[in-house]
Amino acid sequence: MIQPRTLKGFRDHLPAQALVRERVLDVARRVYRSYGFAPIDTPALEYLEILTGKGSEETDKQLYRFTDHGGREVGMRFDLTVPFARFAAQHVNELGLPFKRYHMATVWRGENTQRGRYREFMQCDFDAIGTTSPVADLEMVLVVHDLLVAIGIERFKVRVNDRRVLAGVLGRLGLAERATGVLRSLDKLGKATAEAVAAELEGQGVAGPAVATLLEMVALAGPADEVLGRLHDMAGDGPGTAGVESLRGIVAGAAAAGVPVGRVVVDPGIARGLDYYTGIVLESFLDDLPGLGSICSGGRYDDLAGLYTKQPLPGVGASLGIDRLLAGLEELGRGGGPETPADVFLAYFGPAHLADYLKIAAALRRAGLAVEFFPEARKLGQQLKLASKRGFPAALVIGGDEFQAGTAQLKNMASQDSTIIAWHGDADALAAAVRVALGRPGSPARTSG
RNA sequence: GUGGUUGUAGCUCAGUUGGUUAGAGCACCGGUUUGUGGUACCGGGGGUCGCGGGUUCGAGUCCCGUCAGCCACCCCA
Repeated sequence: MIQPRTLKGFRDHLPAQALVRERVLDVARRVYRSYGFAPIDTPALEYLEILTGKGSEETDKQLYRFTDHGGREVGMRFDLTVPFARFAAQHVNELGLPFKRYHMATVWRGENTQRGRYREFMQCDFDAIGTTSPVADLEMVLVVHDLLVAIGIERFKVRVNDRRVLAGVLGRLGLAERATGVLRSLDKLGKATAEAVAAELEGQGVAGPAVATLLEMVALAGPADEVLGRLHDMAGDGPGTAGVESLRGIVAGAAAAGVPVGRVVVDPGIARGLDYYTGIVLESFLDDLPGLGSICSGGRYDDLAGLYTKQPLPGVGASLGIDRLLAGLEELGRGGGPETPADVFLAYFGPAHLADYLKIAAALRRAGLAVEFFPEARKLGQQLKLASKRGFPAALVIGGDEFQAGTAQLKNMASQDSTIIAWHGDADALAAAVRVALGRPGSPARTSG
């Protein structure tokens, strides 16, 4: 016997989790589309040269790579941004600019695992390229906000900052050359203590007063107006000011779009390790699980596809880490749920009325209800027990007695109540009555979005 | 990748200073006169103690390796 097992960092998804997962994906799809982002897809495998050298040296190490049957050097995508850059360079002429796309797909990274960190996971990216408009920046924030709200999360924060502000401050401190290292150290503040970060900065050769200024900057918190005012003072004139003004626009725009005050927070501590960001950067955290890390991050970049085309493609985008979010929801006790996607369990009493059951099931489906018709004529008690375990909201019991009387028994599995429906052989009438009983009157919902 | 920690039935765990056929609760299957579920009672299936070596008369219990989970570093979703 071969032992059934899965690779480190790779997982199976059982129905209860897979249903939550698909629900979140549906929500993300709906929200992205509601802003006009169009779906795209790209291959899981790319030529190795497409993937290497684009990310950091770190991603090169984590890359799953091999030689295919045709002797080609290939790699599995480790994010959706690099394939999108290739895609954009290859298809700009067909796409037209600006172009907004979303892409929800699996990516692979051969790094060490941890809760919420896997070797195979899914990202839900959305980007707008070919525009430097502040509106595009604002939309990113709005999408992230709408997305988390639509998923059903109330307690979260979208933290925004602007690389130009950081650059301005670093420039005044004479640290422009060492920006990457300094930002990386500052990025640790959430986890490490201020003392540790200060020590690390000094280790990099940053002077004491500069360290103090940096720590003061990243510790800024409170009303956006005050934070931005202080940042303005610290960043001085030039690009730093542009960054501050841009953030001011984000805060004002979010308010205008109806985002509750306090949901979008200006946080000078958000730096993002990735060094290709040039403008706004954003991360989002669950209030109840700050240690989980950012579940949706992104920012603005000057040029997406410089490695693949001469045409400059500035853009702004972000990515929802659905697997990390799901790990968080589960930890918050929101991972459980029904194990079936169906609305109605139709019990089976035997072949005598098989044709009738099939008609009834078909009518229910026409009415927009998902039905599981049990394929075995087991004892009714067993069937109901299974239906209950699976989390069906309702069960339809129609045996010899019911067919005789022209009725049906609709059981509410949660409350154990049952109602008798008279249908007299009219399956569509029965389906309509079931719809009403399940609290979904009217015509079947049209599937859109 | 580095360091630490854990690994006994589907799940949560017990398993005495290494010693006869490895236990419990929940879950699962069946039954309590054959059309009604989450409660009660009865019965049942299921574990080569992650895997592989080693020490020993004898290892779930000690040692090494390996695989996997978790935590920290790193990086990030």
